Amino acid sequence: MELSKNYIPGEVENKWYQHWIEKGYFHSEPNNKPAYTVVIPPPNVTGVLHMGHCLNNTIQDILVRRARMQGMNPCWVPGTDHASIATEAKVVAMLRERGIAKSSLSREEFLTYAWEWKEKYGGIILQQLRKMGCSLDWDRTSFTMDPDYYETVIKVFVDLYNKGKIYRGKRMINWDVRAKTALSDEEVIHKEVNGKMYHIRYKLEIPGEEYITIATVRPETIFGDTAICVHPKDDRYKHLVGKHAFVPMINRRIPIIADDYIEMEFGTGALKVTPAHDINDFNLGQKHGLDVIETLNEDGTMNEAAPMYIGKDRIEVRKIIAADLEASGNLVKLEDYVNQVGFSERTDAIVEPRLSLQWWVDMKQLAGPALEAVMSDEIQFHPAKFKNVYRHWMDNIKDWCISRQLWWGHRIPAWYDADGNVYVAENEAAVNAKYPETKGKTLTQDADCLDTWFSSWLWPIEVFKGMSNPNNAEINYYYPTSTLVTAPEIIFFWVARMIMAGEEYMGKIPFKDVYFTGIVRDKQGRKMSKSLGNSPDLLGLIDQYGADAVRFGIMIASPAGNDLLFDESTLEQGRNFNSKLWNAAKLLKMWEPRVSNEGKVEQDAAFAMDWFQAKLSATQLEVDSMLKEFRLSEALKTIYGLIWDDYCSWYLEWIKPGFEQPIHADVYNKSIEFYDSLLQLLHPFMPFITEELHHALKAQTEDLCVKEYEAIGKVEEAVLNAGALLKNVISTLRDARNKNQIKPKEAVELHIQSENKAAYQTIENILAKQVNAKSIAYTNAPIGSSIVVALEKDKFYLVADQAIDTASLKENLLKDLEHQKGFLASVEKKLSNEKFVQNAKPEIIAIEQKKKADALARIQTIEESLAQL
RNA sequence: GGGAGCAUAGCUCAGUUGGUUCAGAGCAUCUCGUUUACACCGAGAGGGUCCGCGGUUCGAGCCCGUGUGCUCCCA
Repeated sequence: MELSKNYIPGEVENKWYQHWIEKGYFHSEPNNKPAYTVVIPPPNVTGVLHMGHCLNNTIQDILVRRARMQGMNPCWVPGTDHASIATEAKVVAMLRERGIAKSSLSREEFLTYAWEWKEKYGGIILQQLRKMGCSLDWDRTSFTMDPDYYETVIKVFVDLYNKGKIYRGKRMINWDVRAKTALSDEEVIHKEVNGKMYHIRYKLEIPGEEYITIATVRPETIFGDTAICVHPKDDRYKHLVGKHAFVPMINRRIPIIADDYIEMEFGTGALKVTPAHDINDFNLGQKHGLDVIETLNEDGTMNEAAPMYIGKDRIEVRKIIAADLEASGNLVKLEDYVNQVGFSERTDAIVEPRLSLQWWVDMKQLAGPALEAVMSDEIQFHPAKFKNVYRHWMDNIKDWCISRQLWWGHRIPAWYDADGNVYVAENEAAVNAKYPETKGKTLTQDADCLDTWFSSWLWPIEVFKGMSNPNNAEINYYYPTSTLVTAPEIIFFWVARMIMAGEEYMGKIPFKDVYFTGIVRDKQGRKMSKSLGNSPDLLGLIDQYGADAVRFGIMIASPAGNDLLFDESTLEQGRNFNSKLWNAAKLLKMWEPRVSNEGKVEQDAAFAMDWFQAKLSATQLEVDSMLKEFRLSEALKTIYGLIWDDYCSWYLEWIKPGFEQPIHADVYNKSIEFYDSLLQLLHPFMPFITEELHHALKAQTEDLCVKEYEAIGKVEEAVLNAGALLKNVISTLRDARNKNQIKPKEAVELHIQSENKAAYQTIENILAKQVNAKSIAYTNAPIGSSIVVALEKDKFYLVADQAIDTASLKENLLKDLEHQKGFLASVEKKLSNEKFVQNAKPEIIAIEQKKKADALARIQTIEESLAQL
């Protein structure tokens, strides 16, 4: 097979992906091999591929492909999440464009549109993952609203309700005024916002004392005030506790209470208490038995509690109320103030704390085993620092608000009778069976849907139908899954809850390792976002550089556990690496016609092969241990260096035959074999080009994709060291040539003065080729008018045609000498320190003594060389 | 306000139990080079007060304290 001049990724990628699919390599069925199971973090059904997905899925594919080549039975399950709020918002927007208002539709009509939308636009992202080479088992594609999945979610709700772990209650929730739905705490994004601090005075019901002044950033909430609170030890206000004041503008009488929750230094030290609109105030109100007065409608406008502002938006009111307060003389002052404001993750609306009747999961009971699983390392987090974050959250866990005022999702299986009694069961018939008193009554189902995460927390179980068809062969084989790869942002949303669901319903953890990827940022460290426009078009990049180069670029820049600063230059590096791989293969193929069986393998080539074998084995071991520790980026760097430097720059040059000379068959075959091992090592990272070259090198019976790794050979340390010495000699001599401005083309005479002559004789040809020596001789005495190079105990003399720059030579030697003497001095100082000799471990002392001996020998060599100049 | 983490070359990062010549890698930079795989290349070089201060130790990039700066999470 002839190789084209350059590597063209596009064709190759399509060809091989197609081939792999046709062969069914990505499909898994339970068998007698060990399972390696990965479930994809299901992207939103509305999603399109972005850099975060690219990183995340590349990592998963690396792990999965490696497992496949290790002879395991990998199963990587794809799928999508119905993403209730995000999808409903898209559908509502689509309907609006068509001139249809959601409010004009029945639930069923709306859902018909939603499903249509899902079928048409949903899951684009799954197509895009194919472009990246992801080896997903497409036959297992799942969706969180598949019929069995839907049923399971409902079943879980009913089960938790029956166990008393789900309840309905009026509580303070985060209200999204735009989507008109409750949000969980995790769906609220806190941002710093420049606002004002309003100092407002309340008239006191005490003769002689006129006002008390409070400070607030939300003056529009004064209509919901039911108390003013001060610190019990605050001398300024002590005498007011138990008295009353009047809310400005409406003159409602409210008590002044004391609680040590108050920070005396903050604001004026007096806090207005609005239990209906602030969680802390709510708690304070509960404690002190205060009234709760709601002032907002569900769309964020003011209600009757604020008579002069009815129907106006609360943000609008905040602006105008200052003037009104000022007019009535109640505004004391205004100051600039930066505070944290909660925004809806989905609609970006300012979230309002609001009292509301919602469904909740009691998390305290579920958290126990889930915390234990991680703290005991039954589930390992990578990097482990996230254990702390996890523990902190689990220790302070709050109940989970799971109802959403949406239609797209799993409808809550609760029915109400005319009197408002609640009945929970899978369906109306089940309700009738379970609660005989409901027979004949008209029941209405709860209109709300469940939080998206209430379905995703079952993902590792239900993709194998572990709940809808318990104990089936697949769930027993694939569960618990092996590794979860996800973003740290959803450690609470998803990871923690999957662990809870796993413990609750399988009695087992859902996965053994969790690898948290970093966040993809741009070069300047900014998070990638649509609004900043700093998110590159991934498919465009794949077109431009090739999928392998993109995978390489994103992985090489992605240190374990850290954020990734995305820069296109690493993609270029990836593309260049493609070229390097391609060209090395071209070189090997060029030799193919010149392969000869005659004679024996020359000793130089034999040395090179022994050395590379040792280097390869050593690196394979290194990569193995790095991957076990999920240090993927380092593993890739190591492989990159092995291929580019050790194989291409050193090994191939060492065995390269002279111009139009034959190459011994043993050497050629071994080189091909080495190269194939390198391709195999690299394959999980760059699947396409490696598969292509694997087949281009020679006729293969097996695709690389499914070729199992062979056992790693023994590492011959001595050979490894001999290779390192050779590289060192070559580099040093090349440096000497460079420094003495010997033209690359000019061949020199090389004289070697060494006690270890035999070692150099074996590799004479390599040495001559690599330092461009026309002759190599051995000597016991210095060679006159030559460039002297000292390396460890050996000396090298280069004889060139041109005059030698003795001065610079001398300078270099003197510099080296000085360094060696300084080093010797420090070693001697250490060795003469009695405390060191007494306390240090014997092996450390032996090392120091060897250092001393080496330094002395080295100094002698340098001094001898200097004497000759 | 509470918690976690980070600070090593121009940039992005390794550096394991404190002890090999330990101060490293890749990229970037500079010099030289177009010898039939590759200029998307080759050969070589320069570049760091390991954030500041104090401590423990025979010995600290690594351990402890403290200061400064930055990031993230939670409220």
